[in-house]
Amino acid sequence: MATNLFKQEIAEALANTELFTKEQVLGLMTIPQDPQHGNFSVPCFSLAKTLRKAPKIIAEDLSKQISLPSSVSKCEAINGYLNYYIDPQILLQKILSAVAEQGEKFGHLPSQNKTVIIDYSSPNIGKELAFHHIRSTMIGHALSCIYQAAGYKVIRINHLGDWGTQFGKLIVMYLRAELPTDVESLAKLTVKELNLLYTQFSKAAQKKPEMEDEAREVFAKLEAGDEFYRSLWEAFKEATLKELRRIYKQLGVDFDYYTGESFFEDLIPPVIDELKAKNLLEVSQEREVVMLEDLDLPPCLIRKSDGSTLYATRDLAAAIYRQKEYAFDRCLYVVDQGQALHFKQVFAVLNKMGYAWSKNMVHIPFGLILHQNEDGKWEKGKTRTGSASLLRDVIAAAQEKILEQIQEKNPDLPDAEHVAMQIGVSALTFNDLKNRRLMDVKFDWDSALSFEGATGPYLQNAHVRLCSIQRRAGYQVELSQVDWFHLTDDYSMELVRIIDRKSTRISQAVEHDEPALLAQYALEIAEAAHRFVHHNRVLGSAEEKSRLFLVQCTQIVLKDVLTMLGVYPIEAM
RNA sequence: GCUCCCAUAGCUCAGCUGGAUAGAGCAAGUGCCUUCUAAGCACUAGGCCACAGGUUCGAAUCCUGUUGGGAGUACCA
Repeated sequence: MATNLFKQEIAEALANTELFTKEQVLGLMTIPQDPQHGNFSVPCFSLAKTLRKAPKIIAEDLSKQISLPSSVSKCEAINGYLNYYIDPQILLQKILSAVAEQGEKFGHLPSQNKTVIIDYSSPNIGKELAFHHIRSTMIGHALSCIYQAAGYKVIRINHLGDWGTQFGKLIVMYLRAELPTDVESLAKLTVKELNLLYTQFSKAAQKKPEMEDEAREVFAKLEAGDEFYRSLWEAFKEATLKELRRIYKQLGVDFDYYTGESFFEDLIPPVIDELKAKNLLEVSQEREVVMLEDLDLPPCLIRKSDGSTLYATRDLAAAIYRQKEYAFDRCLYVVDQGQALHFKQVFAVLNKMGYAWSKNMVHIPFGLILHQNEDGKWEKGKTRTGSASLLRDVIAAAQEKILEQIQEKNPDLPDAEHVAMQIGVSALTFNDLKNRRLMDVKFDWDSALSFEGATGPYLQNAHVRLCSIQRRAGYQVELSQVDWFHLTDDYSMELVRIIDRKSTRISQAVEHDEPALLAQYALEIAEAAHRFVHHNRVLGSAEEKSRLFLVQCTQIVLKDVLTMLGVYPIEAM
């Protein structure tokens, strides 16, 4: 980050006045939002009291006294601020030569020697991915890329919901429907059919509540090792994974491990023993629980009255396993905010067990996907009642709509279907990431499939235009061929100022575990790039080489940022 | 009841660790394609930053309270 060098120089020069220490200046210094106010700015208000003078006067006096580092072309006092203007050519040279040297790694942070586990997506086996699953999946994916760029070792885990009472329900309904249970039929199962069984179960259980008990019994047997139930469970799992892998491939998402809840089955008894040994386990209302009254939390349920385990039990086992296996420095759970209490309880139990590392476990909550009902009110969609849209349907619809637009705008585009998928998926992904994750996402088909303005396609189009210019140029510009003076116009300078913020934005995104900060940054780059390309003719101009160089640099930066966000950096559309 | 989240233009949202005239997109109105992708650019219009206090030289931003909306709250995940 070139910015730091300039900051240091300015701070040192200001510290010579002995009114500030270098550290104070660095703390006060900001980057003005309006370029008119220079590259760096030091507010002098804090000196008003000690010097008993108006900030405006102080700034004016200072601007006359101080010596300027060679990189600063001028320093002006305006409204109590000391505004520093960096020599444009030095600024350009420092920033763009760094991009040219470091390529896509420009703005990445040095290795932190830390391991972070990110647990995301984590859908339930036997159910289709609903549209809302895109949230955990893409927020988690973006975070894992961002952490990587910030110098962390990242372990991506898909903690599949492949265990629990739900399988009791599925099996009960499967057998009630008298579906075939031979090996070949089981191998042909699809998620679609399984999903249907869920819906049927919910409906049937409303009339016959005893089915719920039946499901619990079946799961208890499955957990106890019943072979027949086990074979059904395995078939259900395989059928679901097949479809999951297909969708993850479209989304461009990958995991290091698919360790579902069932993986921890054998690790649960030792955890329960450990809880007993540490005198944390109590029996209350026939259930085994860990009381958390001292923390003003409801008890954490460890084992149901029929002896089977719960979500929390498996999360405890998983956490302990992960710490042992990966010695993580941080473990993120990208799960909707509705489960905040659950994670508070799990982390609290781990803490009571004496695991100091429980403080490194973080729940990364996010808002819901809301659907509009007939009265125009936004409410939570439910897979069970079928009011939620399926992710694959939304992707397909987006792809289809984009394909229409391609046929209209660029009928000769090769591989149009694939590109349409990449644009459609990116549009959905970006729509999900562009706002702060805790905000609820109001989903309706019209706005989800509208691709104007601040959308995925807008970003991709900026990248495409930068690629197109390079393609037509047919050559690469080297650093030595650039005349910095040719890039001192407002559009170029604005673009470079934005490029320089990459590392700051990455660290901010990590600090807040907030992909939206990077998403907004992507918009800033794309906006400035569109403006630059529109106003500054590259090929055939007197400034061709220098401008082409800026195009190259911008494209590299934009590509990396888009990739981190899960937006496909396509080269033609 | 208790806990957490949200409140900024007609709609959907940005606004970094407090700083200079509060910004986008959509919707409305108007220009710009014989020149690198118009999925774009330029412009007009649109605001009591929910309300009330407090901290501060300075608050959309921090603190407290109020109101409105959402989520969660022991044998689902």
